Amino acid sequence: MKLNPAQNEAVHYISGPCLVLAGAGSGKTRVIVNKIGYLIQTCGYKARHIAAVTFTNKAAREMKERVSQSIGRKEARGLWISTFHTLGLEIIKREHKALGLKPGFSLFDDQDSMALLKELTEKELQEDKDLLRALATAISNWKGGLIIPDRARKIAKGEQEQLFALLYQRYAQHMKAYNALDFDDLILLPTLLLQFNEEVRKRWQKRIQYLLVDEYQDTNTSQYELVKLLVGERARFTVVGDDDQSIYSWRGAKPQNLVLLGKDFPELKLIKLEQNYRSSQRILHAANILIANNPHVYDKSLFSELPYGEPLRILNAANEEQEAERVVAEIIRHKFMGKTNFGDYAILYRGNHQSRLLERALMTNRIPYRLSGGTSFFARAEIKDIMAYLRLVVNPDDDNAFLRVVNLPKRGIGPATLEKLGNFANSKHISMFEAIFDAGLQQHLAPGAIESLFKFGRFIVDTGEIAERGEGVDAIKQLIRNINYEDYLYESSPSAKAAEMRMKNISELYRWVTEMLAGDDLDEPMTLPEVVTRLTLRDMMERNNEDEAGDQVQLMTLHASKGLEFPYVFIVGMEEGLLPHQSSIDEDNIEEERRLAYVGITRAQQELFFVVCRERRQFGETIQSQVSRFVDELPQDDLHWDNRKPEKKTEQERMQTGKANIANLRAMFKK
DNA sequence: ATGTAATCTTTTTTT
DNA sequence: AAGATTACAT
Repeated sequence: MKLNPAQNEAVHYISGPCLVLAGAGSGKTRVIVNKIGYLIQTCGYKARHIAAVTFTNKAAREMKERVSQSIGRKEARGLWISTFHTLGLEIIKREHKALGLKPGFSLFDDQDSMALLKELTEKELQEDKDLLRALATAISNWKGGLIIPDRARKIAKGEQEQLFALLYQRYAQHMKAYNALDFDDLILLPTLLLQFNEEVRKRWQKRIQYLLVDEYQDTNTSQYELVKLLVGERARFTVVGDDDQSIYSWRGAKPQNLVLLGKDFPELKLIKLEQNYRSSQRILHAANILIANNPHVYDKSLFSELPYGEPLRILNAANEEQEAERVVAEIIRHKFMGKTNFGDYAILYRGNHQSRLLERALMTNRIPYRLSGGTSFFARAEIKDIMAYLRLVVNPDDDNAFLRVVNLPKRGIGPATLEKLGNFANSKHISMFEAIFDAGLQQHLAPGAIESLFKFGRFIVDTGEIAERGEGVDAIKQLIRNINYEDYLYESSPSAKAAEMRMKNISELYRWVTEMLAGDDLDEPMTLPEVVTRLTLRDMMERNNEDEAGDQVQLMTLHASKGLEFPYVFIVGMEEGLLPHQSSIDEDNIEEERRLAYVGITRAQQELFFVVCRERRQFGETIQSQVSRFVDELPQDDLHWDNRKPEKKTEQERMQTGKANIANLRAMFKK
């Protein structure tokens, strides 16, 4: 397929900063992929001087793959195609000295950070989970806004904010002591470093000569700052974005960055991609009408040359159980009529909890499905255990990892010992691991306890030495064997079957680590510390999910659906309070909810279904629900309502699905 | 240690 | 209301 004029222009404009406003389905990835090829093959850029940044590992992976296919593996070698966070990690790794970090620092995931915060705030916040969450968000916002603790303390208003700023400062100090970073640090640290260290900045500007940014509307303040610092005065970059698909402002994304870009770079070239190659005209028309209710800085009008297509259908259901059954029945019917595959269908929803009933209905009807999101592989206890061991081996100062594994399996190191060890470490301002080898510890602990700790410490050091010799595979193999993890699993699991499952997960993890240590034709070999941080970024997990995608109905949140497309799409729970979510209604922020609906609608290629419930249970109470205002905003001529009268058809439908017949009969007899 | 009973929490989106 | 977590009795 040839590029259209706008795409063509976007690919070939390289003499200055370039903003590509890419509507949904307008082929933006194609543009980026082609542009990278053009830069290398025609303009003489070296692959290693080009960086392309995305927001998800999946997108990065896909882009890497497509570039490789387009220009060949060899030519693509050395390209920097990664997420913002991975790029940040790369910079930190190479500049860790300038940042005052020891090599082998740990990467804390959300749970680790929360655990630390909880510990730090026992006095101030006690056990208030909401407050803790609020604190974590506040810290994340500060970091995303490039505000360091000192500054946060100066600008904090009100009692609570002042307290949060103080805790932010304390948190940062502890992270430093642990030699640990959190997700936000991966952006914040490189940005600060490049800001204040001219030499480092120059070096990176030389290294990255052309920068491409995907989903630019999702950048937050520090990410945009990082972009500016990387491109420097020469401003050779292309950013691709769509303000109508900005759905992450709640985590600090600033779609206004699209506007700021024009102010910061007056010579900015603006190119709009307005032809949609994905959806039927009817679907696109509906999406356009809906999103026209939002204010716009840049006007764009998407059009499609595909057929007009089927009407958008609205399915009614009495409650959420029927909603799920209705969707499943429709998929079965539709698949039978159209000879389609299960993989052609996607069911999208606002909140993760909505997946439960859908899953149940799919399962009872033997329909294969795949759920993206949900409980991650890395949330499993056994994976967290081994990961904690690896983190500790790589960075013994990581107290979180230490506490998780020090007595797992049981080594006779109980809570009392650990408390004393912790107090001692605190008083000397050293990590717990370091404290084990401190001579002063003898005054505080019994010889037996010290002996156990010492043995554990030696073991971690020894394993670390094996890894450092470059025998990472041996290190992990011996680790799992030496701690008798398999035995531990069989002892601690509720059944042998569960233990078997867990051990299989461990094997899976082992396989990934080994693969990453060895490298493949797309990725360089890594060292063990690199592997550990990468796995914490969930790189591997998403890669794995891709491989498994068979002929399955896709279930995911609207947020997770961004960037994907499906022939047939169901959006369930099209109700006030759910699709414009109640909290967004309360906060008067329905524009973002409208964009979310817009994202969902524009995922559909051929047919689109909405499902509406008349009532829904919430905290055990049944509440009446109303049709989402977004349905009212759609072009009514393009809608087709099924079951105009829900009550009457509802019983008929129950009969049809063969469910609840007995319940109905019983109800009749009672009357 | 293991299974059952009592109690608690949950429903916004995630790199 | 249901699922998850904790407590308690065995």
